[in-house]
Amino acid sequence: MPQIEAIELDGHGPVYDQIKRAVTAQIRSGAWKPGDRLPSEADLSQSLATARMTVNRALRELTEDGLLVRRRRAGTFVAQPDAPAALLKIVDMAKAIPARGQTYGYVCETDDTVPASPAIAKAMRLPPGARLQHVECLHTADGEIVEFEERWINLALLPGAAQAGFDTEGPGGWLLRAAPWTEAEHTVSAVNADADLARRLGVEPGAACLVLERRTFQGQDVVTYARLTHPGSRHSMTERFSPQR
Amino acid sequence: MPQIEAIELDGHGPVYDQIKRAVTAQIRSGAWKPGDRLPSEADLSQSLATARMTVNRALRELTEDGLLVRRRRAGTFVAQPDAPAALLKIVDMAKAIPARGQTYGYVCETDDTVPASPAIAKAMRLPPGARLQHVECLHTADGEIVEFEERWINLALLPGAAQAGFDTEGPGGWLLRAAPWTEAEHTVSAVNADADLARRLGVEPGAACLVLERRTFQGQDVVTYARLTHPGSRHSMTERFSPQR
DNA sequence: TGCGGCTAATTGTCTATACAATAAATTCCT
DNA sequence: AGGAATTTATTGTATAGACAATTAGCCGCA
Repeated sequence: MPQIEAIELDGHGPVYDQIKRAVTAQIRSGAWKPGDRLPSEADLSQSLATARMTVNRALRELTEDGLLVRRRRAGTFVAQPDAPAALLKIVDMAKAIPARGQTYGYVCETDDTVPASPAIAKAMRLPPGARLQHVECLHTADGEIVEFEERWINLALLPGAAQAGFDTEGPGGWLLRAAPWTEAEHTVSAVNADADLARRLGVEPGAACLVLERRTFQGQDVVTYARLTHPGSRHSMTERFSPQR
Repeated sequence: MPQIEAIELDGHGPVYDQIKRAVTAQIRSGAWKPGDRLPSEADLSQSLATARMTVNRALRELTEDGLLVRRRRAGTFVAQPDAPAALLKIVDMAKAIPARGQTYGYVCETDDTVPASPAIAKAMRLPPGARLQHVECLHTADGEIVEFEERWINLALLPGAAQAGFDTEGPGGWLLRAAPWTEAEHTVSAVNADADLARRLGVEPGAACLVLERRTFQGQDVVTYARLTHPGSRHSMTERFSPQR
């Protein structure tokens, strides 16, 4: 049970917002980890010299955002970031496939430390030649290939990726543990499989494939870039959302 | 300036939640339209016999959800649902294309009242043969085709669609006015263009195309079903979001 | 008419307090 | 020991009151 030190406000803007920023910073920096318990509202309001309602609003909104989990009498905890949002149900195959009752399989084809090519460097906002861990792997459901994953991890931010060993587990799970709280950006497009891709995915050359590109950020820095390719006819992804914004 | 009548609470659950439901119901039902002004917090708290903080929380959360817009001194208004969420930037081409500085073009190819085919009926949760307005149209940017839209509108819910006339304006804009507040569900997939689709989109047969299917709901009922097809190489869509949930 | 300043309506935030709901922890009883 | 009852820490909601911030609308003046 980790001891959580007091946080400090920065004096900018509304107090509830300062509290939100301070708590978020602790979580994003990794000082507070998933499962850690926060001080109670009473403790926080005393140590920050604010009303409990103000602390309550801050923690309530962070809970809305999914950053915290709260249980009456038990307390407030840093959330486990294990339920990827909306579109991304598709992204972590290691979880999505068993969830549909299929058996999940994983094959690692490449796991190397490489210098960034110009194209990847640009996508990751890095200078060409920056050190990256490059992983290529396949995800299968009941033996059928459902996703080809190409991934580049920024070793400057996550040096551990070079020794992680992605031969039995995909990068998705490891990243979730190593850098749990991030932002992501997605791009979806369709391409015809070229000879190489067709061979890897086990489809006819020219077959339509769905490509999902994902960049994961910590602040302004790109932590990892992934290109996830799906045989078109075999996969689709669904998202449902409430009111417009 | 429409006069807004008092709303009523239902006594179930927290008061702020009752207020949220009551306001949402007014908006979803169309009784309060985009741009309408709500009573002030002071008025509402008096007429509902609750504290202003409670009303404030309800309206603040609905504003978070994008249902309302608030301006100091001016008041609280039903939001204009004109900024489609995340993924859907791609959906309303009539807005997305000018926003990128390109000139937008529209061609209507079909606008008929038809009975629902079995496949469409299933997708729209309707009995086969139900009356639908069926529209097929093209969206262009700087003269190039960027989207082929096939749309079916449930005439039982929106009888006006039969007389709307989609020859100069796409169904997107009309629907936004006719049924502004809804929920939507999206599915993305990739297909190879068949001969017919290739001809319509002006691409080679077999070219990979991105297909976005969209079902729009009012409660449990499907208001409209759309299949939006994009020439793969020419289009992609991007979404960025903050912390996981 | 147009501009500048004033007024006041409205939302935004903060506080202090109170009580309800929940469920973990403890005590008590057998 | 184990189960039931009780205690209590913690969050959840509601309230009344206060002041700050914003700005639409009005008034006066040139």
